[in-house]
Amino acid sequence: MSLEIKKVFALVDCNNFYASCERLFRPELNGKPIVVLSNNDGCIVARSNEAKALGIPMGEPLFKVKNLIAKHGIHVFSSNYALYGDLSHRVMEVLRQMECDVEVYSIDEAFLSLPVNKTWDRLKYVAVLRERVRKCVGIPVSIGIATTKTLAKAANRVAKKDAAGVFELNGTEQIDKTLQSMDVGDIWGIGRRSVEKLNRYGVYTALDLKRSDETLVRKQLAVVGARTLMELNGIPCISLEQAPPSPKSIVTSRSFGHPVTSFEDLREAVIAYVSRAAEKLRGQGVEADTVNVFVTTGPFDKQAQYSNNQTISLPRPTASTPVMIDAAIRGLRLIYRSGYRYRKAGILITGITAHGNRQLDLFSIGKPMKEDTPLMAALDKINAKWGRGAIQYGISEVSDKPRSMQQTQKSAAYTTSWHELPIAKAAN
DNA sequence: TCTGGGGTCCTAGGACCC
DNA sequence: TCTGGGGTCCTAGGACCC
Repeated sequence: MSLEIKKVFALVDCNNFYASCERLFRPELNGKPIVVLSNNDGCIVARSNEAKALGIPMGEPLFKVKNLIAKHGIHVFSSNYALYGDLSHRVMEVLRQMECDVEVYSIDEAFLSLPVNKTWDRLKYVAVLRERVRKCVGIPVSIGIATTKTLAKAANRVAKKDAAGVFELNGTEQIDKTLQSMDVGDIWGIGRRSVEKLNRYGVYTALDLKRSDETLVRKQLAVVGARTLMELNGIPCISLEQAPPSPKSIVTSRSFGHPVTSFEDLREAVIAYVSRAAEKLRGQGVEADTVNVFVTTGPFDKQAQYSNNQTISLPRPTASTPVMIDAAIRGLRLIYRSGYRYRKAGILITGITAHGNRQLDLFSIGKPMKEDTPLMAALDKINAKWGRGAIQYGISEVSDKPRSMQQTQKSAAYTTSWHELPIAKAAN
């Protein structure tokens, strides 16, 4: 009996996404090497093909490749997440208009579920889709098709190298040929540690892994690895998730542009992070009852190292900014030690539940809940209209404060700010 | 001088309970 | 001195992803 397959997966992946976003408004940079930096202009997080060809590694600290950048005149951009988020949204909208099931997997990737139908040309369909994204949004994408998500990822790698930008992995022979040409570490879900372990057992290529003994894989890589093994063999273990569940945790943290030593500066940073996280909670319509605050010195600093964190449980779930700020500051007081040069601080919010699903506590029964929901709603509305940080809690963020971010190469908010809209001129 | 940020899942081990 | 067996919950840490 053969397993009848009714659906296949397609993975749509934006090519060099952040770099493509920057180029969209600077078309003269097409064909030129460009890179995009992380927050604080710290690391390289995206590269155009030309920059990759010049040997700029992913995740490399900027200062290590300064010479290479100067030598080849590589264009450098600070990250502009508002722009990338907006363009991502536009790409996903085009996909949704194509009447197939869509799972938005990350800012630049989406899985689709396509029906298997002999009278229907899947490759042609995704080629049309690809062209539509290019025409409507201007972002180039590659699309890989296969019977499992893991194989669709592999198919996408091939699509990326092909001018057509679309590729389907179909049939044992073709699958094996493709997997043989891939390092095992190129497989989705196989990271550096797993590669080390697998190499010890003579597993080097993706095909080696596909043909590995399940007992061995399960022992070395546990259930996650066993799942990957099955997916490589065409047995789907990871399904399409159309409705993303509400987040289980929300982290807001930043490295400081310069070391921070005083409690006041740390407090100011933590207030800003909590405010942002609480806003996210409200945006998702959820509440949380646990706030963890953490601080750390820089791992690359020569000075004494210190890092610590403190969890504060709230009496009941909330999304109120002042309640959460109060908790975070209490936590910060417990872990702050003077005499250290802090490089990073952040907060982690957990215990997230849907608004209205809250467990009543013994002391609030029968008493009206004192809430500042209307205040928070007003706050969010004003900040949405006038820009993030238009109204804040006791913060004075000015550019010469130590924690302000370094962003020296930032492009304009072309699509999300009225003030920075690009001007189009029509010649007649 | 300069080394990102935000997530998920899994596992092991400790505390605690009956 | 001898100290079971089964279970839950929580946390920290590892590994991975984009």
